[in-house]
Amino acid sequence: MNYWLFKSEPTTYGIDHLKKDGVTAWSGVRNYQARNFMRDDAKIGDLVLYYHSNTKIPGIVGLAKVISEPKPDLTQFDPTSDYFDPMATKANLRWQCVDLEYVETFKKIYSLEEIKENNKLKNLRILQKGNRLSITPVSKDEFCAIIKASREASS
DNA sequence: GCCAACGTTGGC
DNA sequence: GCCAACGTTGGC
Repeated sequence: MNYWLFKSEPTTYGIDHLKKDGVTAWSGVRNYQARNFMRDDAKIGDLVLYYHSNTKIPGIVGLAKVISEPKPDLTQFDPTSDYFDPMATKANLRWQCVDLEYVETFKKIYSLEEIKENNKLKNLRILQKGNRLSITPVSKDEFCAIIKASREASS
């Protein structure tokens, strides 16, 4: 079982959107490294920390779960989509994604500021210089530390 | 809105 | 295959 951190902009598709939809295909990723994590490493049942970026208080706002095998990201074939990729064909896929299911919203955001202050999280990928990947693996220890800290913060 | 860091593109 | 130019990300 693996643990992940998925970034999303709350104005584009925040955790409230996921809560409302229940399940969503994590389409629109157009970075090969991030895609490879979904295509090659994500497994059904993996837990996902849901991170809001590009917002007033960036941080982890909740939890989601991987509930599908990798599958074609359909937006690559849709000429009306922002994520349309003219180079992609059904026979020669460029982009794959997985389905995410909503699990929970934290009572209180676990902010980037707090993440930085947590000594157990100093190796977290998103804290490393210049890391802009929208999907990054998280170790079990880091995952547990974040869950624990977010529980304490909200009690 | 600024800007550092990174990824991608395309000419050569 | 190099690398300059450009676009994007995302914290501040």
